[in-house]
Amino acid sequence: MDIIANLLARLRENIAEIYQPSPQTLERISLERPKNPEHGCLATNAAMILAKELKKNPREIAQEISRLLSSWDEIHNTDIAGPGFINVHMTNSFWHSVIHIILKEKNNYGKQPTHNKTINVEYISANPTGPLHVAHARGAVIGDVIANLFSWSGYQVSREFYVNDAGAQINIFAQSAFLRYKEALGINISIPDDHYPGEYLIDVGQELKETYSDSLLSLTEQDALQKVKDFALKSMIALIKKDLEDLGISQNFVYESTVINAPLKSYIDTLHKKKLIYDGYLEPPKGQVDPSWKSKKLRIFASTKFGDDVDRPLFKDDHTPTYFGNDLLYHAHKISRGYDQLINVLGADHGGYVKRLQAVVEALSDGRIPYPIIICQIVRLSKDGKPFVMSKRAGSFIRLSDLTQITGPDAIRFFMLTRKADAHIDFNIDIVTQQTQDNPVFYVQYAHARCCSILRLAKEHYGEESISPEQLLHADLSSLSHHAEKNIIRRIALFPNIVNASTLHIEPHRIAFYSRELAADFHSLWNLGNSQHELRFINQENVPHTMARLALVFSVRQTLANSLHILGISPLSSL
RNA sequence: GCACCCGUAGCUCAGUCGGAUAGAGCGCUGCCCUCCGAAGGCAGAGGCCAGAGGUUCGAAUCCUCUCGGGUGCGCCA
Repeated sequence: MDIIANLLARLRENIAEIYQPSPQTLERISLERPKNPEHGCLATNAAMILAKELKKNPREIAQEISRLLSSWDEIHNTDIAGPGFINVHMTNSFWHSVIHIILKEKNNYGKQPTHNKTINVEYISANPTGPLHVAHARGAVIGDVIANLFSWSGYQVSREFYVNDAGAQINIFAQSAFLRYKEALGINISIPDDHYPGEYLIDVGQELKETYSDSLLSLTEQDALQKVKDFALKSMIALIKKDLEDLGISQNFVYESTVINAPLKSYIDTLHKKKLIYDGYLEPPKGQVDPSWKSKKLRIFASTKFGDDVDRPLFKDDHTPTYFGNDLLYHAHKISRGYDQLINVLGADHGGYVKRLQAVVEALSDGRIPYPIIICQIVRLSKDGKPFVMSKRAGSFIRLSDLTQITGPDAIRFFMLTRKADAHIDFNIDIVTQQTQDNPVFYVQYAHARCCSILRLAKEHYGEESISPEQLLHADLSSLSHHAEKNIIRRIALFPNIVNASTLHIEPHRIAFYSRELAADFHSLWNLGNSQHELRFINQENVPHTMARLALVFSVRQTLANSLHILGISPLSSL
C-alpha cells in the first residue's frame, strides 16, 4: 500500500468535484516531498496548476484548498508559500501507519497487486559465438532489473534471450570450431583472419575429439560442419547460461532457427495487404558514394511510414533474408505469443536499429502494443589508467565470468545501476578487481547488516517472540518524534512511489539511488546514538521507546531488503 | 552529410510530468569509537548546470540554434 499515492488520489478526487478541471490538468497535480524539510512533510502544486485553467489567482485557490486539507484527520496543518505552494504537515500517526503497513506486508511492501497483463523483456541476445564479456554485463543487469520492476508492478513477465543461431556468422563459427577439432587431432592448422580465434574454441575442439574421435573427418565437409555446428552451439549456449546464472540471471532462450520455421504467414500476408511490404527500388545510400552501387528490385518493408529514415529490404537479391528480414519474423513471433507489452534492451551500437524495430511492432500490432527500446550506452573500460579496448576477433576481451568470480555478482550489478542507461559509464577494472570495498554496494549492504545486527541483539535481550513483526505491531510509536526518526519514516513511505516511477519511466537506476539514500539516512540515525545515548536503538531503560525503534529498524531493514531484491542483490545479514 | 545519446563541483555521476536555497560518492581540510558494527557519522571548501536566444508565475529540466564528446548509418550480421 502506498499511503502518499492514496492521499494524492483523494486530493485529486476532491479537486475534481469542486473545480471540475480537465483530466490533463488534474493529472499534473502532484504531492511530493519538498527538498527543504522546513517546507513541510509534503507539498502540492495544485493551486498553481489550477490557476491557469480557472483564470484565478493561485494564492486564492491555495487558500481554498488549504482550508479543505485542514479538515482531514491525517493533516496537522497547512501553509501557503511562494507563488502558491501548499505545504502540508502530516500528523505523526499518519507517518507511523507506514510502519504498520510494512510490518504487515513485509516482503510485499512496495509491490502492486498482480494483474493479468503480460510483458516480454528481451535483453542481452548476444551472438552465441563465444562466452559473454564484461561489455554485456550492463544490458544484462539493466534488462534483468527492468523485468524485476515490472514483476513488482504486477505484470506477468517473460525474460527472453534471442539466439541468432542461423546466420552466416554461425557458419564461420562452425568452421572455426572444426579447425580446432582438427588441431586437437594433431593436424596442423592456421586460423584465417575472419574466423574466431578465441581460446574457448580450443576446449570445444577437445570436446569434439572426445565425443567423435576422428570420425568427423570421414564425413563430407557439409555433414561434418553440421555436426560441429550443433555441438559447438550447444556448448556455447551452456557457457552463456552458466555465466548468466553466476550473475543471478535466468532467461528463456528463443532460437532464430525455430522462429524462421514458425507459422507466421498470416502476419506477413497482413503486411502485404496493407501495402507495408512491396517490391521496389531503394534510393542509393546518402553520404559516401559507393561506385559499385546498383539499383535492384527488392522486397521492402515500408518503415518510413512509421518514422524511419528509409524503407528497409527484407531479402537480398539472392532471395535470402536480410538480418532485418529475420528480425521482422522474430517480432511477429513475439506478437503471436500474445504479450500486452514488449521491451527490448540493446547496446549503443544498435541505436540505429530502434526505429525500424518499433516500426515492425507498430505495423504488426496496429499500434496496440507499446514497444519501448532501452539503449544502454557504451561501457568504457580502463585498466592501468589507460583505456582498454576489447576485441573479440583478437581474443583480447575480458570474460564476464572472470569478473564475476573476482567481485561477485552483487558488486557488478550495483555498479551497472549507479547511472541511468543512456549515460556513458566508465568501468575501471583495477578498482573493481582490487578494492571491492570502494564499491557502493557495500554501503547499502552495511546498512542492512546493521539493521539485522540490532534485531539480533534485541532478540537476545527480549526473546525471539517479542521482536516478531506481529508483536512489534503493538509497539507505541508515539515516541518516534525525533526529526531524524521522522525523516527516515518519510523515506520508507516513499518506497512504493519510487518503485512505481522507476517502472513507469523504465529507469532501474532509481532504485539503486533510493537504496543508497535510505542507507545514508540509517547510518546517520545510527551514529546519533554515539553522542546521544537516549537515541540508541536499544535502550534498556526505556523499553517502550526501544520497541518503537525496533519496529522502525524492522521497517528500514525490510525496505532495504525489498530494494535489493528488485536489484537482484542479496541482502546480507552480516558482512 | 544524416539520425540518436551525452555535456551539472577537481574526477565519476544523481536531479521526479517544469517547482522554493542545484545534490551524492571519490579526492581535499578539520572533528566524532570507555558507548548497539568507524566498511560509519558530522562540519568545511569546491558551481555562469557547455554557450546564446525563446516559451511562463517559475527552466539544469521544454523548444530553436551554436560549440564540444560518443554511437550508428549497406542488398553485413
